[in-house]
Amino acid sequence: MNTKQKRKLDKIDLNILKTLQENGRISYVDLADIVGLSTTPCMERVKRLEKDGLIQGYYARIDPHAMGYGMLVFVEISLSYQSPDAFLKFNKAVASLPYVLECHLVSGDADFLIKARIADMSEYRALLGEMLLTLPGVKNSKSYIVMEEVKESLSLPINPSSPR
Amino acid sequence: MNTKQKRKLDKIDLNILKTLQENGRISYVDLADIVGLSTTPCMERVKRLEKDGLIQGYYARIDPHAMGYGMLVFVEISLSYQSPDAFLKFNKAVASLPYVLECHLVSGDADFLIKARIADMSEYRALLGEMLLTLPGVKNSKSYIVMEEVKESLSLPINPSSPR
DNA sequence: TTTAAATACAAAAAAATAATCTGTCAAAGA
DNA sequence: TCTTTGACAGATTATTTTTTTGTATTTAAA
Repeated sequence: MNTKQKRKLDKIDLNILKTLQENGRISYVDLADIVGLSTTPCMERVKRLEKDGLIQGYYARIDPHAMGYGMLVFVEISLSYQSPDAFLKFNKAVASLPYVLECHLVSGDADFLIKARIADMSEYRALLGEMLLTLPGVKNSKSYIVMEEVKESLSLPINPSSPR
Repeated sequence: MNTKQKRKLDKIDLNILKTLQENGRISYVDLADIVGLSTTPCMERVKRLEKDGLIQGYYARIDPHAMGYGMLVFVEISLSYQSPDAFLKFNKAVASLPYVLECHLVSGDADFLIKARIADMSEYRALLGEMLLTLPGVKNSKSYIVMEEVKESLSLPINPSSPR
């Protein structure tokens, strides 16, 4: 059981989260200014938010196209037999594929939804082939090839003035 | 036409991108140490990578569940008539919905794939209802409710020793 | 109620880092 | 060869981070 006493987040905490979510490299001085604290308590709050797992990390977003990943694709995978073992194996195998940015177990007839960035069609074929050949129990797959990325954000709506 | 001279990325640049992608708040001192430069040229490279758009921003990842977003859902939307106007309107409307983290125009019969984080079933119904009622030309939708997030990463595979 | 302990904060000081400046070296082109 | 350019390291200054100290407020115990 988790007996860790989790403090409730106040407006200042939410404001910190909201700000860092949109500018992960802001200085504590500026952050403190925004949330209306001096730097010391502001930094203490950030450290606590990190320790408590509310802040899970800081990341630079790199342009995928400039990195040679011109193709974004979502793949839906159905497993034919649904033993827990097959699921575990599938999970592990997928987690180790670097092209696979996301993998989710979704409702319905035990499907996975996968998001992958690859260079082009040939890499797409390799990815599909590898996965379909390597992973056991795959019944069929359906792909959604992205033609236009309308929106891609990581920012959750956080409203400091009305905590949920 | 874009006549901007884009320098080719060398191993050091790729190493910088790879490092910042995984630790967006690292200091220039430590970053310079990792990539084998002194701080000045290292910082100059980072600034250039930012200016050239290869680094698109820095973000803290906030725990969605702690923020009250316990539910992750993918929604597939089909538009019935495919006038450019309907597409534009749909794009704009979707982009302004804060719950919608991603929206992609995917191949097939002109579908959109949407990723949204919401609190619970009632918010899910509100989201679907709002979208289906508000947005014109929506034919039908299909939802994938995420039961388990196997993997969710933002990090592209970057290999400094073999540039693509 | 009073005291003690804990918490949150600000301000000051010390340590570390960011940003700027200067000069050197090497490569490319005239 | 000479000049220009670009990338770099080292030194310097400005700023930020981190630590320390002290105060006010709250909470719990005496």
